[in-house]
Amino acid sequence: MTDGIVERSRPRDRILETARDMFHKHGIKGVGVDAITEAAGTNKMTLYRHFESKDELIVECLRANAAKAGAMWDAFEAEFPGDKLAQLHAWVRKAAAMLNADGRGCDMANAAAELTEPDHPARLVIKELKEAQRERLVTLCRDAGIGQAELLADTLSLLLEGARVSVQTVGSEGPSTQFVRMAEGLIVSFRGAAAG
Amino acid sequence: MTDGIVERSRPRDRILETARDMFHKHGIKGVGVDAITEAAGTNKMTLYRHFESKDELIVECLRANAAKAGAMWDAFEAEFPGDKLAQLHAWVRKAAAMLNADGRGCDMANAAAELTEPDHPARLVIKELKEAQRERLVTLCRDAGIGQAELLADTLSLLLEGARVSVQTVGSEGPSTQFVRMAEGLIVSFRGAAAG
DNA sequence: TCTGGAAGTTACAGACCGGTAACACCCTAG
DNA sequence: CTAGGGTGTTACCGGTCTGTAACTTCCAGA
Repeated sequence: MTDGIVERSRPRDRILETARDMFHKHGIKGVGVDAITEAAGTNKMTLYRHFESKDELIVECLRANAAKAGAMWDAFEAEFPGDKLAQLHAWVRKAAAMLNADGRGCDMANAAAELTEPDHPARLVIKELKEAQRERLVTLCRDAGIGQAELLADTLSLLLEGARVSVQTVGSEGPSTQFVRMAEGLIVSFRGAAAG
Repeated sequence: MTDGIVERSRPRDRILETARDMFHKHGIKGVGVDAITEAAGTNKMTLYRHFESKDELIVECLRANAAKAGAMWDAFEAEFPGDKLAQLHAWVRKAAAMLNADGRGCDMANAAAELTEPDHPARLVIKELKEAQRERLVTLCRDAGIGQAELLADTLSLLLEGARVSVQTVGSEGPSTQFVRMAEGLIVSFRGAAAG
């Protein structure tokens, strides 16, 4: 009922969008292809004409998620053109806002928790996409004039990733409440040591 | 094959231990009760004589995990009696060691990612156990003479939780390599501000 | 030795899963 | 108008899942 993204568009797009939403809410193994196609207002045969398997659909959903995240980064650049430090702070604020938005963590991390087969196709793209995001955050930190850019970027990554799972386990009143405070504090602290 | 904890002990214990191991390795929805009982050298009927459902078995496994974690804390106290700061550093070292031990993250976090039904019995105990662990870490920080004990404890929690999911997504060569460095640095930094 | 309960065995129910086959439909491009 | 490709429909396959019933076997304690 709550899953009903059935706007009229091409079936493939509806399936992809619906699957993204349902995987996010109910987990990957918690959603069957029948449920997806029904919520997408189509049927199983059409799904299998566009995706060769559920695994491929999963991969496409992860890629679509990453594309959306990438668009967010572009929005920061558009909002604060050239001001990398402002973009970094915007990233922190956005991350914090998404933390409290819904109690589900990062789709890639959740997928990695569910899909334990070491050679599952999704594991490859998760690693690939996470590494790309890491690279992007490192670059942003470096361009913001921070000396130990990798260290700050990785620390911010860990904090955010941790905050996401914390929200998922104990809710938004737990340790995740400290995310913004710590992230901002770290940025300031690393800025101070920038000359080094 | 790799799952074969069939030492001769009472069936209930074997089932619990085997289930813990298999849930950890393959995820909860990735393991059926048949597979558990077979690996435990028993059968499904015996499982259902000791646990009223798979969900209850899951809950018991989570509690057993928490008990093992609690024993680890006791070991710190035994190793460094009264020296809370040494215990805190031991906690960091132990956490780091476990990070690289296996590529699977925290069982509770993984369970929370898999079991999305908001009223699933496991979600209650996950929250309860995580909150207990948080309390314990806060107490340890406070007893170690750290002023902003809650802030440090929560930050360390987020870092560890994040490191665990990072290992699960990009492997042990990713941002998680910075965990010890950041954790130790934070402890030193908070110690310095202890007088405040 | 006898007995009672725990454990093992086999079979099954009912539901759901991913994936496929065969066929009818509809809408648009020519 | 017509041809053809994308789509919808129905039914099905083989497998797996949680959970149960009915029965046998085993073993420890009295």
